[in-house]
Amino acid sequence: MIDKQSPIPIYYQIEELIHKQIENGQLKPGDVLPSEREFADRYQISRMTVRQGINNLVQKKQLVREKGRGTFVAHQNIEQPLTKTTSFSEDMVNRNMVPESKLLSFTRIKADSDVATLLQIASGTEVYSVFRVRLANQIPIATEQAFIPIDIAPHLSETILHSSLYAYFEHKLGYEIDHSEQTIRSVLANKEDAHLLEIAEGDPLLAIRRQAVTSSNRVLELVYTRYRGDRYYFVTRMSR
Amino acid sequence: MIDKQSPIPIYYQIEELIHKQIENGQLKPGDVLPSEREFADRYQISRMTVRQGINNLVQKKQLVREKGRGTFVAHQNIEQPLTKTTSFSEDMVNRNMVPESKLLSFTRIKADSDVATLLQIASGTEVYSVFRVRLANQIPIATEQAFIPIDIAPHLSETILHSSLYAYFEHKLGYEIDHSEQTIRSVLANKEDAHLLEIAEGDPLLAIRRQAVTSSNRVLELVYTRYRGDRYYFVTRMSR
DNA sequence: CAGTGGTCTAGACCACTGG
DNA sequence: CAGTGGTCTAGACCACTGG
Repeated sequence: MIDKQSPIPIYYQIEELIHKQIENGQLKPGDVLPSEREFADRYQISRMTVRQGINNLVQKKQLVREKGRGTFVAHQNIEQPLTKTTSFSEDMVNRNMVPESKLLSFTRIKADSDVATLLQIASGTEVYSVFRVRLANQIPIATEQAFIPIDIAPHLSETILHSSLYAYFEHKLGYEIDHSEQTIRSVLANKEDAHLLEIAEGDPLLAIRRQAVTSSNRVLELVYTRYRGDRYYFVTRMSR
Repeated sequence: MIDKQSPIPIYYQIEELIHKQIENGQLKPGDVLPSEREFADRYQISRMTVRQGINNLVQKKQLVREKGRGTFVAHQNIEQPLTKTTSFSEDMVNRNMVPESKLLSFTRIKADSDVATLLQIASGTEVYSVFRVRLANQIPIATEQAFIPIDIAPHLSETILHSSLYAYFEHKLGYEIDHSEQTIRSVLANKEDAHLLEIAEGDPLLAIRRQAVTSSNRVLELVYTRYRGDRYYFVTRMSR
């Protein structure tokens, strides 16, 4: 169960061991874990090593410590979805607009170091590159540059891109999108933006970088979207 | 500097010590920290104790470890996604920056219809109007126009504005901020923006409108913030 | 009271970075 | 090579919880 000779750190083995027991239901929310001393005893390792593994799970809010009582499996975070991750199409439909999409290029390229870092893959790995103009009510509203690791979706095609990519990820490939992280900036339209979005150079754009992340922490896609400042705004709700 | 007799844990004292040096600029982003062994030596404590303090700061993304090289002060841009409503000050502290504020005007005005609608009060009702420039590490980063209904905070003063308004709402007045709603746009700097933020007219700004809402659905304040596009971006995480 | 997590020590060996 | 963080040990004393 615990392999002291393994190059995998012992604290990490402990972490995985507990994590798996939570995942498969052997440990349920509210259950007490064996004490740190018992872990140490059972696996013949130091208590500090046990603590290191447990600490990481506490950090991830999977476990909760209670002084003098013990360590417990955390109850599910009832953090209600305040804002949800939506695809461009879903977003536009929400706004009562008709979404459309013009595919400008669909190729395979080697990820540069920025893209690789954000996709959490090795630099130089091949990825799909998808470049589109997005329209709402027939007006160009955004340019969109997406990068998708090839091993995520080996059979990605133009046909699939014309329907919903998120639906394809979720229903055909069985990925569970857990959340997305987005960085939102204000930038000025360059010549290409101006041309594609039918605006003037120097007009304001909302530049959003988004990573879609699965529950197992894989990044499914990285998308850079540049929205016309006069046609799009981003709305979000955050808890206190 | 480190008091071993104190009931405050030593690791926490180390944590605070480093944190303060980052805050007051003795340690700048990119700087190397003394090695763990040197900390241990200097304060006559165990290296594991030093590590515990440093670990916490790494967790908070204030420090970055590099194997074989050392421990460094994190660069400002390694900020964490905002899933929670934070004040400007809280936000800047999260980004390892020192927040400041310059009050430009503090008056009572009659709410126009836009402001009244967003504050959910009758048009013409008196509200506080607070206009400030917000700075981070002494660089102007945003202008902020806030409106607060007078009956929400009848005794609002300049003194209160200099400390945390959210803390005042929550701890002195007993309001419970439940969430905030924000609209994020991209706009161009006008003459006033350019002057106050020390940038050029036509530079990109991130314009954020925020309403802070209590659990009983009252709007505590309405804030329009215009952030320099080159100095600020908004990070958020959304569930699927 | 026995048991728990919280803190702390004084070592050790490892892989890694840089000169 | 000397120096760094990463991992690990085998103890110790503390305050706290519950019976």
